[in-house]
Amino acid sequence: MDVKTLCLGLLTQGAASGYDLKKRFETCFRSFYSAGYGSIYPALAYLADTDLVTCEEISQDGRPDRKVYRITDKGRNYFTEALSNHHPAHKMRSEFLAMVFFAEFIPPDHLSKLIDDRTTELEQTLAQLEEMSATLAKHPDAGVEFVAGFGQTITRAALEYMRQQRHLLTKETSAQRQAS
Amino acid sequence: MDVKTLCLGLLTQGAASGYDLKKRFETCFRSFYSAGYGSIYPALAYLADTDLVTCEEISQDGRPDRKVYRITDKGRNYFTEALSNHHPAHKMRSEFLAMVFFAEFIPPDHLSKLIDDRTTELEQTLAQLEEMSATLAKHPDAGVEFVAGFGQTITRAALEYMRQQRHLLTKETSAQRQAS
DNA sequence: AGCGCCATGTAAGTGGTTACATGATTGT
DNA sequence: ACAATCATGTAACCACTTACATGGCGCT
Repeated sequence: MDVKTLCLGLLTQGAASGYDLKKRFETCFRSFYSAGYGSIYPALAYLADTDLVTCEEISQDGRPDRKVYRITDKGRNYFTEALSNHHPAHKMRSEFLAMVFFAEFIPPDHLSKLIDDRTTELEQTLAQLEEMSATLAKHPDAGVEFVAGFGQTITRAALEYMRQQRHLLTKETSAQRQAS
Repeated sequence: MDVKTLCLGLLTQGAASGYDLKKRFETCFRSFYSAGYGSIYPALAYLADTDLVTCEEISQDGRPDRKVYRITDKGRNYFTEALSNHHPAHKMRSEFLAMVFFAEFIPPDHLSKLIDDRTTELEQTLAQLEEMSATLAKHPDAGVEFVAGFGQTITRAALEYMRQQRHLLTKETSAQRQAS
């Protein structure tokens, strides 16, 4: 499941520009997939080339032209076909966990910062997922609901674990505890 | 944090061959990182070239030669340096969640299979993590313990959510419920 | 004055996957 | 007999990332 296919999928939920799609990736897929412009724009160009989407150029005053992409019937068929045959992989590379695995090689203050930063990221992800769940009341969709709920469950579990178990990594001396 | 650096890190825990390292990846890193021979062997060749590891060839009867790699002082320094400066990224691409997001486009029986397969994978991961925690009693290490615990927490949360919320996706008819 | 948002793209580079190539040993 | 395990590697390919290129608008 490459960015091409996912763009096609997102376009089943309504027409969008490359810029819009990036935002949809960031909101809808934030907890499990990411894509940059460098993969989205070429993907859209390819999809338009193969008639899976159409492209409408809209000139705006004072802004660059907007290219709005719409999925075609061919595209919708292709997407359904792709989903029906594909066997998903779960590829994850958490450099955060990889580093923590080797915690004894990391200076304590740097390690603390890593944990704080990751915690903040998780909090932001959670906030975004909750927002997504809130808007679901208007546009109910079982798949989206499942995924949003899944993200929230996992993210909450991760946050709770980090808060409760961080002491395993940052064994403060009593002097440090008094200073803080 | 590429495979090169992670190989170097694993070698801080003891000498190993490429084959051994793959196994360590599969056990220690299973829940958050993966690497195949196609990246491990070239990584080791590079590390040996740059004197971050040494390589000892051991001929065995009836088996291919074994190449045992050991980290050097230079390697250890390099690794510590790398960890101290690196800011980790959390890159995850779950094709499973991406597909489920578009559940309405997937035939019900295929969808059920996806969920079952993912559940099995999670169960296997959990079993492996519990095994890892068990062996930790002998070789205590704060980082490893934190990561193993983290994996278990997340994996359990994921399994529980999948069991409780799968009905959102597979709305069985009463006929299907009676048949099963 | 400067930052962030809107908006699109390309080119070079990176890093990892997949398929191929080889082959004995051990267990079922 | 057949599968799994042990054991190493290469070459072609692929998908994505990063850096670059451009530029006006609106807010503070």
